[in-house]
Amino acid sequence: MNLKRISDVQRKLAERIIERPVELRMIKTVAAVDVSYRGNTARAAFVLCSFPECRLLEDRVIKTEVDFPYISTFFFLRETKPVLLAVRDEEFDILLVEGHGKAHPRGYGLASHIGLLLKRPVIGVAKKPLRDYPEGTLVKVGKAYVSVGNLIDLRSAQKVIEILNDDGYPKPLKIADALSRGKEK
DNA sequence: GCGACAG
DNA sequence: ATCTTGTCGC
Repeated sequence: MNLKRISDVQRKLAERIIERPVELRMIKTVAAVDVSYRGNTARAAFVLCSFPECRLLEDRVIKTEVDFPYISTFFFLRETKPVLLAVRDEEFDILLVEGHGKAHPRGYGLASHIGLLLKRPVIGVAKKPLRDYPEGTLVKVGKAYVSVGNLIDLRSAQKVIEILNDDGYPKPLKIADALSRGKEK
């Protein structure tokens, strides 16, 4: 696998990302996905919450084997598969993904990729900023670093994350995180 | 050998 | 992400 070549693909796909304002009053549900690992077995948790109250409406966990190692800025190669399986057939107005969107050296992180594949509004949320991301693509809300995944602009994304904020981090992702790494051997 | 950044 | 208990510091 040639990363140099994949970098070009990322820059190319980044051109297809659409940024547009989203009316908050039109948002009824927000979903979130997070993945944990045990060796090469990934456990991906999907949760659906009402908006803006953020009441848990649905949740589920799937397991699958991953084939790529973790390489910073190429994170999407490892986590796209588990995320897609967890979200399969689910419906939501906005999806929160653990990882960056446009706030990426080539403007195309995991959240961007998921958003492009699903053709749905996606917001990238990470615990740490990446190095050399385009200025103006990242905003911090509490402890969360927020960026555009697809089909939403940074302003709208920021508002959504602020509303879902629970002690520094968006509640849906907290639930998904706990669920993904919950008990079950 | 140098540098080291999402999860 | 995961390995892992108590301990040092604000």
